[in-house]
Amino acid sequence: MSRPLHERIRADFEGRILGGRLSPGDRLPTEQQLMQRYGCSRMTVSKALSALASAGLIERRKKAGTYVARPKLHSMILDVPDIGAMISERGGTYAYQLIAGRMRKASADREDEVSLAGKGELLQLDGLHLFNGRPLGVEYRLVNTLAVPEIRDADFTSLSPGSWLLQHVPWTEAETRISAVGAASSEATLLSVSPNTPCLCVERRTWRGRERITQVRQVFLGDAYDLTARFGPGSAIK
Amino acid sequence: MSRPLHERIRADFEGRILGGRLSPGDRLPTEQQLMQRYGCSRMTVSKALSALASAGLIERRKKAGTYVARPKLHSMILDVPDIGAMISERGGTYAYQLIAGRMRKASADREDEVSLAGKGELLQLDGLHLFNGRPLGVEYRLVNTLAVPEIRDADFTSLSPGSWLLQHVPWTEAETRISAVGAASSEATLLSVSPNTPCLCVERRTWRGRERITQVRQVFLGDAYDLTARFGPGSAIK
DNA sequence: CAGTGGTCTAGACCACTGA
DNA sequence: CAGTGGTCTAGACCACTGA
Repeated sequence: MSRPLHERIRADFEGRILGGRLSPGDRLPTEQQLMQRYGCSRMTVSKALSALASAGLIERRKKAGTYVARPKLHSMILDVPDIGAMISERGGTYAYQLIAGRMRKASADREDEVSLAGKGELLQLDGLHLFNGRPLGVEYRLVNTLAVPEIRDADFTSLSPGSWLLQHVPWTEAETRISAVGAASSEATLLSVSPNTPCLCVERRTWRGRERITQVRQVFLGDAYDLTARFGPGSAIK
Repeated sequence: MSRPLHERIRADFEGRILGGRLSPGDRLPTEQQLMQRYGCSRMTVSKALSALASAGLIERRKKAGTYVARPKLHSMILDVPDIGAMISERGGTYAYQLIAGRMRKASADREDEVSLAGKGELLQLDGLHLFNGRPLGVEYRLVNTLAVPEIRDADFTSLSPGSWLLQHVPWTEAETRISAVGAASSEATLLSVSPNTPCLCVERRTWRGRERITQVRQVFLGDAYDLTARFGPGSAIK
């Protein structure tokens, strides 16, 4: 019983809601009633209910009371695997192979490149992700060298720029777009498949505060790579 | 200034961290110091810092103090759009068209079907999602009729089972797998494209508590449908 | 062993809003 | 206008853990 009381109150109602003993729309007891039932102060009850409310399990309205919420299908948690770590878990070997790396200016007609580069130059790093020696995906990456000047000194011949960036430049925001594309002919050659083979395309842009750090486009073989997302209230999400 | 004080303290430090004025590893003032700085009680400070901690922006350790956390790339928020709503937003028209609907038993050799059906029968609903009258994707759905007996009375000729289920059977957990596939020949015919055209495949299974509700496989035209995911600390995620 | 955060109390005043 | 949740205070005791 060492678990805090507010945690136990929270878990209590979480269990009743998930188990269906409380259904969406049902009213929960008032804070006053819960104080009596659990023999505690109002702050403790409030902490438990606030946690449930921020997890989206309940809705609280003044005067009206507290009600079980209707789950909403608006967002889920997407696992963004570190490719190397994921492959290692499955007992395979992972490698990165640089295809082309160079400093260059942003293309004036590419708005995304211009806003990424700012007043500096871009580091372009194109490479291949390999799974057990076989190509898994192509990666096209651009890095804002004004934001990350020390990246000029790193050697990416066989080091994945994604891993390096994760360790050296913690970002605070990211946006990912996921789509299905057919392999372009150059990609098909690199991946040893026929052109137009279905591939999962992951495009990501990351920020540190308001500063753009990097953007990347990855094209993975559709039959070798996928993503999973989960949804669940509160602690069930883990 | 009607915003609560704990919100303002929270927003204050959130801004400093996102703006880079506080970096990962930096130490925040102690609760005692913050009480003095903001002229408030310790509970108010604690509420602000707890919110930042649960958003992953800071880490708190007894005796050692409170520190700015290093952002982790383990998960992002994935928007799971309601197809109809999404299309309406873009000013298009959405329609669902049933291809085949029938009651049947689970295939004994399909473990997922057996566990979904339990001791009852499955309702199979195959249909087409249409965008401005043109096929956008194929959907293959199975529903556990023991969990949702009232679904036998619904008419899905032109009503999307996904929308019906959302309104009638709020689920509490879901798991989604996203991959790229080539359109099978039957799918290619339905979608009016060539076989093996790259498509985004979304497979989802949902639960209410421990009870399986439905599972669905959706195959969308790759050039007409994509998903986005975002990551950001706390309120920035909205 | 002392500093720090984690939890909890027993009050208080207030804002909102549905009966 | 009365019930309900939102916020806040000024204390208290404790658990953890790094100096």
